[in-house]
Amino acid sequence: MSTVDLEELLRTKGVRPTRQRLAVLDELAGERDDATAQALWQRLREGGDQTIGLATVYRTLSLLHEHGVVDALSHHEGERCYRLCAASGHHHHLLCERCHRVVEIDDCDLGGWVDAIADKHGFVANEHRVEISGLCEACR
Amino acid sequence: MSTVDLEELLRTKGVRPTRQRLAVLDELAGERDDATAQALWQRLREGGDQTIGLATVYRTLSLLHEHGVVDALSHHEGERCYRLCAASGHHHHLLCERCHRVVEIDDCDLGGWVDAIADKHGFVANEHRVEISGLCEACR
DNA sequence: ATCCCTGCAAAGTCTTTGCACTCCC
DNA sequence: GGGAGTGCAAAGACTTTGCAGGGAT
Repeated sequence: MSTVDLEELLRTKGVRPTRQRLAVLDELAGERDDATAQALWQRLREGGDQTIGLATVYRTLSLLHEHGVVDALSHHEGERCYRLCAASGHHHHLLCERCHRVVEIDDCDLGGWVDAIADKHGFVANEHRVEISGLCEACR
Repeated sequence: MSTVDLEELLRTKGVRPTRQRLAVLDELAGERDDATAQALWQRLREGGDQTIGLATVYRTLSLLHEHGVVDALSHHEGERCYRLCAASGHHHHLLCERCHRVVEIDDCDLGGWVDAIADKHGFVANEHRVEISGLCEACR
């Protein structure tokens, strides 16, 4: 995704595309997997000549997540991971336990199953999260 | 579950049943839903006449989780929740978004679906986690 | 006597907040 | 000009660690 596209992305979501926000988003777009605020900040500091505050990275990620621009995962207990997902709608993730690669699952046809299970326990399902972990092609 | 049973439970798992560990487990057994280390500690402090350290509660929960005695959930970002589940094997959870009630789903017949999805992406699935949130009977 | 366990306090991590300054609409 | 955004440092929340005292075997 080009920087221009990223800027457009933010505009459409109603987020003002500042230099810092674009930098964070750009860095996230370059990530194959998910990244933490700390990691992104460090990379931005090292890589670019720009001075960006850690707090800004946190604020930005939180904001982007709020506006549905990035996904938040929570495997590593105790620290939040973010990811710029290709799929914008409902989807799940496959995690490689060895190389920590993350692959998206776009085709979720679990709706029926989820509703049935929920109903069986007297619940009305609103959303569901599925995470499958194992070994990816390269690691198995 | 009686205290005697809890003691037996720890023994079978190879965990020495100390006074503090039993207290934590007992408190957890009395919880309808999941609880954090902080919450359990506070309740133990208030309720019992015993002096128990916060660090001990953390250490105990971590140990119990390691030995498969309790489950760890991770809804509330940034803080770990534990739960003494009735089902000892593979199972999932239904969460009420309003009253935060947690109900166990014992019958997980997703194995085939999971394997198929994983295979489709070149993965070998090892485990999977499913969490369904919505409204429970009382709240909907 | 030895090894495991515990309480307390200190230290560590990750994250948020307060505040003055800066940068666009 | 004025509100939104930012950097820095301080504060906060949760968890882990170090260490000396206690208990159980």
